[in-house]
Amino acid sequence: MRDPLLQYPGYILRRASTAAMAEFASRIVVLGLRTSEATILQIVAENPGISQSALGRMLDIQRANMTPIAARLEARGLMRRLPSDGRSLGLELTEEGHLLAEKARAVIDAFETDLTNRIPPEHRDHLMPALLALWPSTDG
Amino acid sequence: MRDPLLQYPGYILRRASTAAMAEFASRIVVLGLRTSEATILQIVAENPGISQSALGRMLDIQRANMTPIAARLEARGLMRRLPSDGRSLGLELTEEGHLLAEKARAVIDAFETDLTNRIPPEHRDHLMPALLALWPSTDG
DNA sequence: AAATTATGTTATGGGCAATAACATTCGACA
DNA sequence: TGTCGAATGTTATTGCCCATAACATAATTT
Repeated sequence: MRDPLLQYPGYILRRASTAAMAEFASRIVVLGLRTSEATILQIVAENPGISQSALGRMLDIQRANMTPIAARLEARGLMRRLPSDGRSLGLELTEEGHLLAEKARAVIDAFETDLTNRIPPEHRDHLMPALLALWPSTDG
Repeated sequence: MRDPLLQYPGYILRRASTAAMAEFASRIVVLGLRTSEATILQIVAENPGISQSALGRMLDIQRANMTPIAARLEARGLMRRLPSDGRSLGLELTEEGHLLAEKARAVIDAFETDLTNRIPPEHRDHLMPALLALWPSTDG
C-alpha cells in the first residue's frame, strides 16, 4: 500500500488543493454560493465597473464560462451588468451583493486562517512565495 | 484591477493547482491518458493485487467513481481485474500497462522536475511539508 | 444463524474548464 | 473615411472530476 507519487510536489499540490477546495465549498455553500461566485463577489467589490472580460482574465475564467456565472449573479440581484461601451459590460455589486460579499469574506477569512494554522510555523512564510512561483500568474 | 484574495494561501493554492493540473493534463494526454489514469497506473504498478476499494482510498476516489476508470483501463488492455474474494477485485497491470506506466512515469518525472525548478531555492524544501500539513491525508 | 460491514455497480447530477462558432462593436491604419 | 483585424459577449457542446443514492452480493462480526 505504497504511493510512489507522494514524493512529488505537483502531486501533493493537486491532492492538497482538491481537499482544501472541497472543504471551502462546503463552508461557502451555506451562503448559497459556489467557490467561483464567492471569488467573483470579492473581485467586483474591490473593482467596481470591471468588465466581464477583465474579470475573467484576472481569474483565468474564459469569457464563455463567465457569461452564465455573471448572468446568475445578476438574476439573483447580487450584481448589475451595465454596458460601458457597446460591447463591454461593466460589473458592480448591488446593495444585496455587497452584504453577501461581506459575509462571504468572513467565511473566506475564517477558512484561510484555519488553513494557515495547520502549517507548521517554520514552513508558513514559505508557502505563498513557493506557490506564486509555480503559478504562471496572468502574464504567463 | 486588484485581486484582494492574492494574500490568501488557500486561494493561491487553488489557482496554482489548477494551472499545474492543466499543464500536466496537456502533457500526459499525448499518451492517451488522463491525470487520474496516469496516477492509477503508477499506484497499481507499485502495488500489484491492490483492490479497487483500497486504491480508491489511497487516491480519495470513491468506489462509484473508480468503477468506470478501472473498467476503461481494463478495456484498453492496460490492467487486469482478478476476483480475489467473492467481492473484491485485485488489480494488476498487463505487459502493455507496464510499458505505458513507464512512459507515464517519465512524463511525470519531467513535469515534477520542471515544477520544482520554478520554486526559488530558498523555498523549495518547505513546499512539501507545508502542503502535507494542509492535506488531511488518508487518516482524516 | 443473524446482523453488520465491505465491495462493486449503475444511475444521476453538480462544478469547473475547454473549444468552436457566431454577432456585434471597437480600434488601428491605410 | 472606410476597411480590416481585434475584442467582447453569447450559445452550444464536450470532457474531467467529484458526490450521492440505491442496489446486489459477499465477507465479517456478534
